[in-house]
Amino acid sequence: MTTEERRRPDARPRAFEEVLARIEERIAADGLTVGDRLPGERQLAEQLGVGRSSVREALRVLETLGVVASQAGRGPDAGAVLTSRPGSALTDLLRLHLGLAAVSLDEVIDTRLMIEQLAAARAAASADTASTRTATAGTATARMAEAIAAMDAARDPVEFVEHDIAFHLALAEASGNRLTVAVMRALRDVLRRYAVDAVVRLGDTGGLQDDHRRIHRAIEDGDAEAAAAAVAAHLARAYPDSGLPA
Amino acid sequence: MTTEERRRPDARPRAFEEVLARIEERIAADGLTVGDRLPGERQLAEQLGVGRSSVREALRVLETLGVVASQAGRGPDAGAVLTSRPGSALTDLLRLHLGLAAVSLDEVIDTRLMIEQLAAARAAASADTASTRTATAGTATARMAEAIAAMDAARDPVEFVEHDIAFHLALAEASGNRLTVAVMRALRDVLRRYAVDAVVRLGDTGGLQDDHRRIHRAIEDGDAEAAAAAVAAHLARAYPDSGLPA
DNA sequence: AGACCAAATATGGTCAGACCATACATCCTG
DNA sequence: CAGGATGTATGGTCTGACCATATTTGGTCT
Repeated sequence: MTTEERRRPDARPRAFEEVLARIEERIAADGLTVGDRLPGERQLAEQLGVGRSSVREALRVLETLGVVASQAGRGPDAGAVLTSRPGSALTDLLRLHLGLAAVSLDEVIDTRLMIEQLAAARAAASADTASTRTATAGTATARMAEAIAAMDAARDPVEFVEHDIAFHLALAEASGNRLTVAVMRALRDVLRRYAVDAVVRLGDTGGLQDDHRRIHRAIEDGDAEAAAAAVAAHLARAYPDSGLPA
Repeated sequence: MTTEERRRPDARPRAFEEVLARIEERIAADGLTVGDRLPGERQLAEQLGVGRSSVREALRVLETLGVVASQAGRGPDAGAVLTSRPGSALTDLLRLHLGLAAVSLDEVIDTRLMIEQLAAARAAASADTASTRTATAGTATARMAEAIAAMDAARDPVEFVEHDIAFHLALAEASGNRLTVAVMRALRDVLRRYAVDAVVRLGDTGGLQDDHRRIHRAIEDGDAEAAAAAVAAHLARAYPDSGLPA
């Protein structure tokens, strides 16, 4: 089990890794934040004493991680700008490792279950304590209701799944945790294709909609246990072949 | 809220993105898996009709996502080899977005709570159903006990936290879900520094160890509710200033 | 035959320079 | 003052060269 760390155990750092470290230092030291610009590639290369290609590799890494976005041209929006889009990185990560069979579909679905169960339970609990909450939960349940209506009106599985994703994303957002929402979004992005298959296989979306209404009602009623149970039942119905517990 | 997707909305794909897509296609089409090698950079460049620098940027992205590892030299282990190490990607992702204040420490701790609570509850439930389980749960509780003993013997906060991480990782592994474990590992990697601070601030590790023993016992007793509650109490003690619910 | 050492070679790592594409900035003209 | 032509900063890409590393190959000595 411990065959890890076989590659590049020590080895002196590559130029682009040094660049990466320096940029991260600079972000922390200068208190840079979303919207701020990094120096141009040529300027960075000169400042750090490396070739421009090494700078570009470092920027590519940061772009992959959703931390910078590059834009050619001139003006205030050009160059490498700090952003914060962890979503696509998470999605790419999941999709690729799924493709390598290093993560199974069951595990993805299972992780989704964990997050969604707890998010539903929390949403129910916070509905209980009235509107002291930041209203996040309130608008979330409203969006869930909208999504249910949209699913009723959907004319094909693809459209249905789009609104289904919106429903479950709203559920995750009730947690008020951006990190959890980002993970949830990545999970759903990767599952989109399989969700469409599942809807086609089921043929009828009535059962799924019953589940959705049950989840929504449990949250509004402030019944955490029922909400969690409804989520579990829903996923078991949508993915009957996965090795979900219970 | 919808200022997203402002950058590169259409634009023709960059060369390295094309390379990325082709490599991913090839992985799927040829059924490549962990351990297989990709063609050399020069060869890929020629095959795909792009410059070597574009190939290198694509490989850098894949390396960032933990999908390939490159090694210079000659022989079966040289070149770009497919791997599956989502861990460092998740850690880098979290650390950088935390640095940009796009994710808060509270959210990281809160996500950890969600995962760990459910993992503990499941571990307890599977302990109940005897040894029909794949023994994952069994060895996990054993490793938890070892970690508790090691924490008792720890001589400084850094050492204590190392074993604390081992304890909580073992807990996550009881879920049998590699994806969850990878996320948990990233969360703990990022939290390491703050965990040491927390231990120093508390001064005494007795309370934390009481919590650990309570969690361990609840799992062995098969009491899912008690296990989840013990996890929540433990995190509330370790991070009293975070906005954890309850 | 075997052991050891030296050269060849394949592979990634890095740099320099050139040129293209893009999009704003600037300036000139009517 | 409006509008178009030109300038320029910025990322995107390619080529070619050279370095660093590690295995393979082959020769030489014992």
